[in-house]
Amino acid sequence: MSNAYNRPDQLSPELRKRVLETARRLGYPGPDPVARSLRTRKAGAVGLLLTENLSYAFRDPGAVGFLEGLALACEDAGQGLTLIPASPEREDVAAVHRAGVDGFVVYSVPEDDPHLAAVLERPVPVVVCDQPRLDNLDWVGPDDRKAIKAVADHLIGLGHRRIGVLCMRLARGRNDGPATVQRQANASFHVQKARLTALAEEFSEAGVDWTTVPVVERFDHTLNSGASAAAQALEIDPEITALVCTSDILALGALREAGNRGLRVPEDLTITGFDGIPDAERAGLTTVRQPWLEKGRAAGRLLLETAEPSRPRHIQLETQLITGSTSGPPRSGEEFWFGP
Amino acid sequence: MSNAYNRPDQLSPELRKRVLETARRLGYPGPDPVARSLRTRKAGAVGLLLTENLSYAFRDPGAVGFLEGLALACEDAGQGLTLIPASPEREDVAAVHRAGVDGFVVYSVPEDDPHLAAVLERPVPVVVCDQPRLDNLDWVGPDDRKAIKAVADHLIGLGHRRIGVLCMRLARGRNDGPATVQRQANASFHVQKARLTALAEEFSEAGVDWTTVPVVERFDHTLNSGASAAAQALEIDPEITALVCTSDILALGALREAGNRGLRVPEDLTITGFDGIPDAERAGLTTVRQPWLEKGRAAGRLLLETAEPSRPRHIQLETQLITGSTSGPPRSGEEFWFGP
DNA sequence: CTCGGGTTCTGAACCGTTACGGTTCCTCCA
DNA sequence: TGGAGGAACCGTAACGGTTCAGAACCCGAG
Repeated sequence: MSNAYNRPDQLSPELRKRVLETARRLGYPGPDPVARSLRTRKAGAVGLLLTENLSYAFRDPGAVGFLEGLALACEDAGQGLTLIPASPEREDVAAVHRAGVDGFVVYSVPEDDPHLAAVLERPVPVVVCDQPRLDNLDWVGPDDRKAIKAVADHLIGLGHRRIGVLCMRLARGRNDGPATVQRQANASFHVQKARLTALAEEFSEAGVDWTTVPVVERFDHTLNSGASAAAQALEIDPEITALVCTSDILALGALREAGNRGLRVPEDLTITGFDGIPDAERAGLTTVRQPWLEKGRAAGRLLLETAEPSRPRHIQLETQLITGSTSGPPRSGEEFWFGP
Repeated sequence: MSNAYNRPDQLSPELRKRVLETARRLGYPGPDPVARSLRTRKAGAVGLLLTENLSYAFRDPGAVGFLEGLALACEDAGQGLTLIPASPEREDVAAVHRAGVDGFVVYSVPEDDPHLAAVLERPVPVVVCDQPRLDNLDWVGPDDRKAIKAVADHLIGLGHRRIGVLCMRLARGRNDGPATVQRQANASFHVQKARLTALAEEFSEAGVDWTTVPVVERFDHTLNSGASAAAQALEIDPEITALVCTSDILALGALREAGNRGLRVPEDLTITGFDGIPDAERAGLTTVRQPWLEKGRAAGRLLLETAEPSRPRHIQLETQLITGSTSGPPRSGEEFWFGP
């Protein structure tokens, strides 16, 4: 029976024909994929875990690029790609247990997320991406610290010493407003934390007291969030000359807010982003470009390429500082000479 | 054993604890999802078939919106969403057979696609979307004909009688160039065909000889394609006063081309799109908005809501003509009075 | 005619779970 | 105290394939 479908060479053509014939007559719909998977121990699909509100994955152009790359890698290997339903609110870890997949890609999930823990319990390979490296797990990501330090150096070089920062959510709980140094240090979203601490290091080194820098956090990742966060930062310290944003979306929102306030960019206010999404390049934003598609593809390949080696592999992606038209020297020239 | 994990109420807490304890000691990783699926006859996931080059699904903002809606519906139901790896070149129908899913959503797949046939053979519910209705299958989609007729009426009302059309691929084979009436009629991509034939009907009724209308087809769905197609249409008939595009992407490309040629829009050339993607609204494009997210959500819900009723359900989505700043009366005012 | 070797075909075991029915044992009431 | 009624627990039979061992068969060589 099985042979008739899968091993045509193992039996005579005429028997095969006869088998298939009666199978059709009996209304047999072909081998059941689940039973096959059970026996062969292969599900033929990889799972993708992203605990963010699912909409995020589709609204953020970077995430969509990642998804595309991952999907392409899966397609190349003839594997399906299963989106695990893991809404942040519902703590429904069961979905992770129920997923019939041969491995997981975990993308930018907070470290303390129960879904992540559930994934790690499953006896299948896992690749984490845009997250801290975990023991014995393959890893893909950019060097966030280095990447944003390039932004910091760029701004410091231009003479900025009084800055504000706009960042995405730092932990699972909602906090729309200033983020204390404490909260920054305890952030459970690795990428945001890495960028903030690297910024803090670099600006501290340039003589800036980081505790005085307004860091405004937003839960939602939208243009509106960016705009309102920019407004809030400017309210906390109207003297800032540069607004460093940890994502392009926030930066584009800030750009809009600056326009509404009649602030010229970069003459009155420098704004930088992070990610290198198409809209950012169109807007001439100073930002860091990261290879989204490649990131997804690398994650997929890592998972699918017979991850035999017992020691984890790390793929670090190159990033590139894009100097656009939204960054320039600060308003009052004298600040340029404030540095050590 | 099973009860310890799934039916805590069926046994005493202390036995349950003991079972779980020894399970952990033996290194038991929890119930196997595939075996569970086999037994319960539920895979806990729905499959999505879109035969387009996968990248299309992630690069087209409309498709991304659809995907988001579908993913949301699945998440609400705690179901996974599996992207079936069905590249158009590789005729690897096996992927459809291997997919462990409880049903399929088929999105904008050409009627003669072997993957579609394979899906129909599987004994699971199927919802088709942006496709012709199939016997006994649930269906979701807009009224493409009515929607584009609104565009046609808008243009006819403005006085346009000499137009060009830009459309997406009509069949699986590549054809970058004019599409004959024959090819239009034989198109295997339902949506494109519906829009073209509806346009033909409407303009014919207004006295336009459709066989003289340049219809330029493009395989790739990009801004560049739109631009080059616009150029080609204008080359075939430099006298056209309006360019009707069957997608916003093509229209935005055409807009760019018009700009490059120094044509004012809409004074020298009217351009219309279709889909209502965010970029189009930003550009002020005259277009038809369709509820992408709702479309995906409806498809998902239809599939998941115990499709018991034996007769197929149809969900027709509302569309809306958005009159933007890219459509106006034709250049030479006299044409306005050519109508009956 | 018998034996060996190859091919084709058949049957049974196994994959890991859940559903189901049977058994035990405890409790409560007459 | 006997019996009814449950609750808790346990054993077993599918679910639908794949795989593999070995039976049956065929054919040519000794």
